[in-house]
Amino acid sequence: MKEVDLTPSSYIVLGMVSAFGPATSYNIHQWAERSIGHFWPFSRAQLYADPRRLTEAGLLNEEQEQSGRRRRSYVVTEEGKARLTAWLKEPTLEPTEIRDSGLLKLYFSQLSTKEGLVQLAAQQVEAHRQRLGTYKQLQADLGDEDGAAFALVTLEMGVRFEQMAVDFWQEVAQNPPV
Amino acid sequence: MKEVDLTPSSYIVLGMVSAFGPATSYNIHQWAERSIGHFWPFSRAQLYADPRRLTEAGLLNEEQEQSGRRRRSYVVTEEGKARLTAWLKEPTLEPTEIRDSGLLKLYFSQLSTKEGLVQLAAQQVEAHRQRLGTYKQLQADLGDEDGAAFALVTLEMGVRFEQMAVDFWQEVAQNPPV
DNA sequence: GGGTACATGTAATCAGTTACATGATTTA
DNA sequence: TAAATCATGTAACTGATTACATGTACCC
Repeated sequence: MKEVDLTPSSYIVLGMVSAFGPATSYNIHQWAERSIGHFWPFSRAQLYADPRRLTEAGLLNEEQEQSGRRRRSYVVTEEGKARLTAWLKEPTLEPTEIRDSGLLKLYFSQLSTKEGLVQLAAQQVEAHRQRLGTYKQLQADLGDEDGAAFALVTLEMGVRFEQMAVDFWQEVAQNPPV
Repeated sequence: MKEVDLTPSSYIVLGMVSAFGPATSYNIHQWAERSIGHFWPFSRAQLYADPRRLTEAGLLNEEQEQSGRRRRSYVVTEEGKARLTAWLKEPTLEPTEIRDSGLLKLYFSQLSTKEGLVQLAAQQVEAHRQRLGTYKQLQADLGDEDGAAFALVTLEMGVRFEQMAVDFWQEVAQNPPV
């Protein structure tokens, strides 16, 4: 069995199945959407391709219903679990990416007008505020549940980021460069 | 001339050429690498594909040297400039993406050990600290140059993010969940 | 029993990366 | 003048998205 390279989405699939038990692609999609998908979204179709690849690589086992919807359910194999924990242990080399169209626009705002920039900043304030609200709601919802500790810390990073972004854009709006 | 959809990297190309004048793909790559590429990296090869597409769409004009390296240089057309300023003005709908393998690992750390998590957090502190240093150096370097105002604000966001990340991971290391 | 939302999957396409290949310039 | 580095480009691959297609369950 040769070691295939795993992409981030592969690890998400592997992780979700390992953490929450047997799952269909649809399940994984729903779980991801309400958690790390807020930071790192990817399409549902990807969650059909990845499990297939992982199954071929021997990291998941697939089981298809014989009747009804004939849906495919995945469970992690020993090797899959080993691969996942190895990843968790190994140092994280890839730097964080912050993909933000607003920031791109800010960088190129020398080609815009002062009013345009102020408007951009105001919109960004609003957008990040809204996101902050969503996250705080999520925090409140998760607070009840058992075993949500890790989801909550992860979410905390999101809250801090959004708070920082709100402050940042507010300052840009109030004090646009040049 | 039909309106092609533009990807973020297209706007970067369009923006760089508009802001800094005629450029080869290589030029664009270098500029991008030292600025927004810190947040949103993409491969050099992409910067060969994009200008070609933009040229076909009438947003750039290409000019190839007749001797020596026969390199292709691009300038923005009126239509390209119009397209760019339209983008700068329109509201930014896409939410910010924070792609961070460390965060993924944090989320799945229930599958790891407490020691593993503390180690992860410590490594992340170190990585973000280093990045923070890089950004501060860049700030100092840019401080001298004229017309760096917009690059500086953009960078400021990076500084704040890294500072936030350092604090966050430090707290995780000191007080890991469960 | 007809509509609406939920659930499941595939095919076609395209963006984006890696790897390869090579020419030009500088420097030891 | 050989080595190293800078510069330029393309081809092949694959990751990832959009669009399509359809089935099942619920609810009015």
